[in-house]
Amino acid sequence: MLEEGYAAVTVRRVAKVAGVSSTLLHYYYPTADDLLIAIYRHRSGQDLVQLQRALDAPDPICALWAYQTDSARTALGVEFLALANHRKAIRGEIARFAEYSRSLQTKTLSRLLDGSGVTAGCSPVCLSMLLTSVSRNLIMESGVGIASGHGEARAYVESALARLRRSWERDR
Amino acid sequence: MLEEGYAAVTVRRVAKVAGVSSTLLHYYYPTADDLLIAIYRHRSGQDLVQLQRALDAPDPICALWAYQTDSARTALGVEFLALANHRKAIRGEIARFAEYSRSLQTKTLSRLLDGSGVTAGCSPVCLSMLLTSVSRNLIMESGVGIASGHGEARAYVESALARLRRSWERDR
DNA sequence: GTCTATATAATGATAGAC
DNA sequence: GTCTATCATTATATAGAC
Repeated sequence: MLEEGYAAVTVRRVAKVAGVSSTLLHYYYPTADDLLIAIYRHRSGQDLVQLQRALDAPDPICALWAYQTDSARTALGVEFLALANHRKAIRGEIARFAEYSRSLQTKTLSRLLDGSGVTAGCSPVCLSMLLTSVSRNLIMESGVGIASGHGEARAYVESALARLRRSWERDR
Repeated sequence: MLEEGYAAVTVRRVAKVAGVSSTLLHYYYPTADDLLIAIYRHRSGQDLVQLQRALDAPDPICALWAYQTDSARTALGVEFLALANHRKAIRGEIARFAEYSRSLQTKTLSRLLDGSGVTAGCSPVCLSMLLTSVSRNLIMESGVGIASGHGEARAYVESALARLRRSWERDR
């Protein structure tokens, strides 16, 4: 999926990589959508573990940004988002996880920011949305060789997050 | 492409919609990639006209944001970006236009911001990159029914742009 | 459970008539 | 230029042997 896109992930090819016949996959996952949903559930379960670990880290803001800028994970996330955009059957699954992930991030950011005089300039859910936007676009564009503005955007986000972290540490 | 994704755009289906045989398309565009590149060039040419119009508007900042949040155009742009990510043959074409679009935006933003005491908090190319990121993620997520944080992010960006516009108008 | 064989449909691309 | 007919490949999915 990472190398050739979601459309290249077919029952036959997954079966071949797994070393089984395609009919066996159909036995466990009747349709191709069922297989893709199973793959997504497996991935998102792993992602959730890593996200929670980041949010529980001593420096959650920095850890969250590191989580979001992991290129393999984010590229896969974008791929599934594109898939969900055109496959109604798995849309709900992707939307549900994305909303849950955002709510987890929002909860932690709220705890960090609301408890003191720290202000991020925007609400916690807004901050989560903005960080996701920038990391996704960095990964999408990098994939095709677009680079202008990337260093600047990365530096801007990181300095804003550092400022946020400092004021949070000063306040507690 | 908008409704079913780039993978659903085949030579045969384009021919059917156009009311010609698929071999005629192969006559003009030998390979499927050639056809997709031609489609992209047609689209990006139109986009460029509209982008330039926005940058020449009385209020370029507001017009640029309107251009970027046009959902049909941005959704198509994301689709081509995903396509380019997995089709080496058309990658260069997409990257070239994206870089050019960003440079045009950067030039206009520089003119607005550098000429006076106005500071956006980040460099012009950074601002262009951030706006693109947010608008793309708004459109991608909306497509699958994700909405949390959208209202907040939109309001945040728009108030930041309004602040920028006011200080720019005050300075000139 | 796991396989081979197969039905059906769609793909990119080409040959060759006109 | 534009078409019909076709090749080779791949896709999802099912039937049925073991």
